Amino acid sequence: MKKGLTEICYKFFNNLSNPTRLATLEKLMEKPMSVNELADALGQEQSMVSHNLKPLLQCNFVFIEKQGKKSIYSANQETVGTLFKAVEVHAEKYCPTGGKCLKEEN
Amino acid sequence: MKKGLTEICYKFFNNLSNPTRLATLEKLMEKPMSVNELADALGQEQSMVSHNLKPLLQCNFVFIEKQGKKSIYSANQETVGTLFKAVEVHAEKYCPTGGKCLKEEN
DNA sequence: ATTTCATATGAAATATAATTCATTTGAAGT
DNA sequence: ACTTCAAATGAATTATATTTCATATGAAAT
Repeated sequence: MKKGLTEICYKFFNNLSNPTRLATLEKLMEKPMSVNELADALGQEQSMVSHNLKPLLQCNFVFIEKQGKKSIYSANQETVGTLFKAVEVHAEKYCPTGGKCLKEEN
Repeated sequence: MKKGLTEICYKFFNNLSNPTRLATLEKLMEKPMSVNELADALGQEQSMVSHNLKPLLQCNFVFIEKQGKKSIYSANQETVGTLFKAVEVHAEKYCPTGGKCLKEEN
């Protein structure tokens, strides 16, 4: 394993370990959206979406393109797609009950 | 994207977004170890290592094999290798300065 | 059955992160 | 210049997660 990767991993996974940010990425994987469109789609407040977009942008999990007053965000399909796929593969093989292994009772 | 994946992603990434657990995985990727060996290798207390191994085990990021008094833990090479590799690839392409984009000042 | 070694657990204390609400910035139109 | 719309920011509150320390469990040896 490459030196220093653990720190980068921490920053990255930390970034991804948040329901709002994951839901944001999920939406943006479908199509690019403005902040307010995202807020609508997620049923969240604009400021919250903004706050959560910031770290995603910083790590280049999303990209931004300004159009007049609007900021159009899009997902980094390559990275996000790869990571989500890896989780899906793992879940199918190691959590065959569909997440039963993730419940509190264990 | 598969339905319900966001929740699983959350649990998984949450699990991985911890320096102790990442360092643990890094060590276990090298070779299987007992809890005390891990604690030594990491310079952490045994109870802390135990606490952190629990969620890793629950998500099958690590496996356990009991040998007498000892618990030998090993990494899920497939999953952990894939995820770390994905981060490495992303970092090389999108964080060419080696994490400068991850600093606070931005 | 008692002692020792290895690990796991519980609960309190501490540290971190997320959310909300009020406010600010900035771009574009009037 | 003023108003409006869109997004970003700051700071306080609230919620979560981590760490520590004391203790419990469990296996094996004496």
